[in-house]
Amino acid sequence: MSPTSRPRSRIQQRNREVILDAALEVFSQHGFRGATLDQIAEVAGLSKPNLLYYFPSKEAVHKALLTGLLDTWLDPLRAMDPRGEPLAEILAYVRRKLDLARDFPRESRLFAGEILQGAPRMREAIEGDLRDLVEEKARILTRWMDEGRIARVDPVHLIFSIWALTQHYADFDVQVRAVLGPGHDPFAEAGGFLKTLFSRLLATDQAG
Amino acid sequence: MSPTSRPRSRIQQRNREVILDAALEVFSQHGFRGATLDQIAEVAGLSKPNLLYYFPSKEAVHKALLTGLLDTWLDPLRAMDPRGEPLAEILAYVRRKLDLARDFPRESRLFAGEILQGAPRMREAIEGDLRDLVEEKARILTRWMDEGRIARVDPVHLIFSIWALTQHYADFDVQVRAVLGPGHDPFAEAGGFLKTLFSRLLATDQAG
DNA sequence: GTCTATACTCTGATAGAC
DNA sequence: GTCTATCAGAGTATAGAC
Repeated sequence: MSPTSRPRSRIQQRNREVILDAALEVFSQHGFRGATLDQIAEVAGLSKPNLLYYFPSKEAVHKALLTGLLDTWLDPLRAMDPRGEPLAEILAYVRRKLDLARDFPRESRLFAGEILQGAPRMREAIEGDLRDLVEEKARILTRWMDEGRIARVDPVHLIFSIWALTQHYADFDVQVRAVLGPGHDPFAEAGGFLKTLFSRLLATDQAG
Repeated sequence: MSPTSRPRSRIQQRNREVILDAALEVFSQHGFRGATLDQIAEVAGLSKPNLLYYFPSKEAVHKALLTGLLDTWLDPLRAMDPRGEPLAEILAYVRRKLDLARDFPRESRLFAGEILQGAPRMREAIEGDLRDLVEEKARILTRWMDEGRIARVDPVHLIFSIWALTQHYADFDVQVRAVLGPGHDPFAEAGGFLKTLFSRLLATDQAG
């Protein structure tokens, strides 16, 4: 039974997980080309040939890592409920996205690095699933604006702004911490700041 | 006369520029470790040994590229005038930063990649110049808030939000374009969106 | 399933002719 | 100043023993 076909033994399952975790560590820090199998094998505590027993190539490890990541990454947006109270739904989405960035910074950086490099290994996913989901949720946001339940603003750029602001704290972590200095909890402060920002942006009792 | 000491001949000056431009292209797309001298030399239209005649090592090329980049990158913030009208000054800063992202996307991505990877070659600069400048400008923002000329919000996170939102359009360009689809001008739309966002965030006639 | 040994390619850098 | 030739080391991947 080849290791890439199911079912897998406990030890195979376990080793695949160990390898993927190590690969996440290395790929997120150096990008695809900058990462080496030597490094991944060392972090995983395996020999390089043994690593290549579980995955046929470097490319395959990277692909396995990305597969499913986009899904996880979009879950918070998927969960935005058209039947909920608009502002509360949006703030809850921001909260979930920020929690994701805080709890899975390596995943966030892997994703960011991939996009930064032109998304050579994610193109179709981005132009397919991602685009479709944004379109669907943008329609919901537009309806809420039409109904006067939140202030009017470009719905797609609203979603972009949520992505940009939440991921900034994971992806630019070292810069954020360097500027804030010690004794700060960036994600806690971000939570309060972003709640204020989106509340004011979307409040219906705008002066202008 | 060594090529790394001044003065340089016209041809030396010219070749250094060609190399640095090629290096920007390659480093911004693959990161430091993922970039190769072969690639840089090819883009520059030079042989690899010739490239290494102008710069002693790969590291030196990268360093030359980063040196000065941070300065350029911080210029828009530096130009925020404490004697100006607060909201106009902040919106003008957002505008300048967005223009920079639009006109120098490769520089933006080079910078982003470096931070993403833990800023191994920019640590001191970030903890020094960058931090000092942010502190200085945060004091100005705080004073404006104390005087009731803009709404109160964490000034450092306000600066973070400007960085995050403007750079998002350069760094995640492929994602932005994939989601928007053809027939859009991301930076033009971002200009309007961000003006609205920061105007509402900082308006003094808040309801709450 | 895991290891040692190794094939073969790429990469950063140098030597030396012109 | 620029080139060809080349080196040592690192890189991906495979063969084959155990």
